Amino acid sequence: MATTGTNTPRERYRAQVRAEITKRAWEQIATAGASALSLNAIAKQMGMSGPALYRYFASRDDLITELVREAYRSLAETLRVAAASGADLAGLAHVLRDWALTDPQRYFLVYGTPIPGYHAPADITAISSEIMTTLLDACAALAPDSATSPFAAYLEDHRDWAADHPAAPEALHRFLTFWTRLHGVLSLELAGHFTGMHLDPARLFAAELEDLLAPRA
Amino acid sequence: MATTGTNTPRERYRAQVRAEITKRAWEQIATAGASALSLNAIAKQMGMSGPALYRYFASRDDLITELVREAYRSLAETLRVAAASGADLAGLAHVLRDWALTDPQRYFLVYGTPIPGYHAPADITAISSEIMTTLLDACAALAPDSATSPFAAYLEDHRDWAADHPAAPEALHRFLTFWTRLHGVLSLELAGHFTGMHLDPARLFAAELEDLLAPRA
DNA sequence: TGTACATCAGTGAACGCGCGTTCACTGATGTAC
DNA sequence: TGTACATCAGTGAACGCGCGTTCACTGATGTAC
Repeated sequence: MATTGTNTPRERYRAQVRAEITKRAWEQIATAGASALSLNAIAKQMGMSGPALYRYFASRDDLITELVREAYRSLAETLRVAAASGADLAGLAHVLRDWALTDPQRYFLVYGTPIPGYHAPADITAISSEIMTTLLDACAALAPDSATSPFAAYLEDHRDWAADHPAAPEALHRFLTFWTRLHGVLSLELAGHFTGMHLDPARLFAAELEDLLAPRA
Repeated sequence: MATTGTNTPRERYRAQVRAEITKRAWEQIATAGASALSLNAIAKQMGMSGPALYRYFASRDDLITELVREAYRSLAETLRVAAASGADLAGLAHVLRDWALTDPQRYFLVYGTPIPGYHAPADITAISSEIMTTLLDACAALAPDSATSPFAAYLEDHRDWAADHPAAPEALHRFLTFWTRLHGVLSLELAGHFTGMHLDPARLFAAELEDLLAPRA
């Protein structure tokens, strides 16, 4: 832990106001998207003048970065807690889906259309790889496949991103398909591409998950 | 064909200017994203005054709608042409990928984070279903699976979206997995989520495609 | 072929807006003796 | 416990900006007789 938790009244107050700012920011993002985020609008909502927010965030970009960080942290923590209480890969999949449905714009802030020119700071990529690790653990815990796919063999030679993880090549492969397939269903669902098709996205998600867990020849 | 092709000099000129406007708009979107689109900026680039553009588009939203339409039309046409010249499902997959890589922001305009509050007009959903039909055709042309999956059975009861298509339930299922899986890989690739992982997204795409085409038990 | 009129592309000024951000300031809260 | 000082949250005015959009207009292009 960093020097976060000092507890003078002033610091508690600061933390509280910061929290309210981000809360309002999330509301704004949920209704109008990330590009519509406005410091002045948030200040007005809180009954403060615009410049007051500069006591709490150095700039608009700073606020956005904090929101991105919160989103990553929230997902990482949610998955971590679920895994710690015994959820397997299928369990994590549903946790992921629930997390995404709770706040679609939050999901899109992490996995959606990138904001051109925006680069996440290093600590965020660290949280991102924590998420990956949790999922990789769950993949590695599954019964291993009998054969090694050609792509898994390729991954074995390009596992820099999982260099410090003991997962077998097949588990790496499974992690990638888990990630991309569920994201595929989820993002199209959240973007509304299934509306009007009269099919239940939850069932498609479930079908994909089942296929993912079925052992391969 | 509608009354598009009248050919008075004035109409040709109008079409030409409209085309240049959308061309500049695409450039702007490619570098700064859709939310940064500005009529005034486009006018300045063209050496015109801002209000001049209102001769060609009723509003900014009108321009965006036209861009969305162009994107859908481009993809629909690209797939249609490929299918007409004999591409099978695997071929269409690569056509799709190439189309996406050509202009990531164009892909995201169609399949990325939705613009909150924006609703596409009816003619766009028509083009969207033309895309689906092309892909569905290719799915139906594959050798049928031996068994019917539970999800395919479910789809058979909820095929409103493909009511006028003779595809077998398994083909519907295949179409959906084709769409969501390839979108999953593509959108994460285009959003840069594989950068730093030192793996070639093309191989992941190829592996997913191969799995998609392999017959099921 | 020439003239009278209608059409229409583009201009420049203007409106109102909300944005991010800076700055000098007031007033309340906390700290040190 | 009381006083002197430092810290810091929040204000209001101001800056400059670019946005979408309207309006009355000029001037060129096309049309009708």
